[in-house]
Amino acid sequence: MSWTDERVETLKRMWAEGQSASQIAKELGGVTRNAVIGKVHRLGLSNRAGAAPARPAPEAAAAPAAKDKPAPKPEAEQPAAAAAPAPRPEPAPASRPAVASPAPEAQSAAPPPPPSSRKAIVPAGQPLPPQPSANEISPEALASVREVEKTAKRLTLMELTERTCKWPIGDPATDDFWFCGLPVQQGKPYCEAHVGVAFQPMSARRDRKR
DNA sequence: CCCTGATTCGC
DNA sequence: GCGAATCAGG
Repeated sequence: MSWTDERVETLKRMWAEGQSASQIAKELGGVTRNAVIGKVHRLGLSNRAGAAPARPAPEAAAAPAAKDKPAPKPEAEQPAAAAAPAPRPEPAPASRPAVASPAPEAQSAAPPPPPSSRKAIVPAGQPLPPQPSANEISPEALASVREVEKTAKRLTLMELTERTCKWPIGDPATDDFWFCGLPVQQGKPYCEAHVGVAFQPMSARRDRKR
């Protein structure tokens, strides 16, 4: 693959949108994120609006001496090149709506735990957080969940990725709270065990309908 | 471990 | 110019 005008254009657009190099590479296809990053640099459009963690010092490692002396730090692109609106809102790592697990199949997702239960104002006491009522979960699934939760990765909200189980465990109102973190099942937000309790066949949960 | 971008350097 | 390898960091 080569950098055709069109591909470069896509690259520029996505980079400007705050997409990560890997996402751009995936979109373009035929290139790795390294290729994308390399191109980004060659195009001179590196730092995306002062959000860059700012590289302290690209080192210097004893100036190779001799050769020539390029301007130390010609960082004069701020004024004019400030095309993008200064007050960068929020690049947001992944602009994905988060979960959104399709599963239009004959199963009903039981969103027992609100993964984004930010304001979980739980009156400390008898928490009784997420965990769906055990009485409507298959014994096997329940058992494996208990088992899995013993070996959970115990990730924090910030540590979650597209491939870590986002099942919350514990009481959000206390420090005794974390996310499963085990490898998710393809296309699902949870690991195998938690998918088992989160997604139930309609028939399974219909039998106890009032 | 997963991921990010940055840099280097042979091609 | 290109991008794999590598680095540095989260």
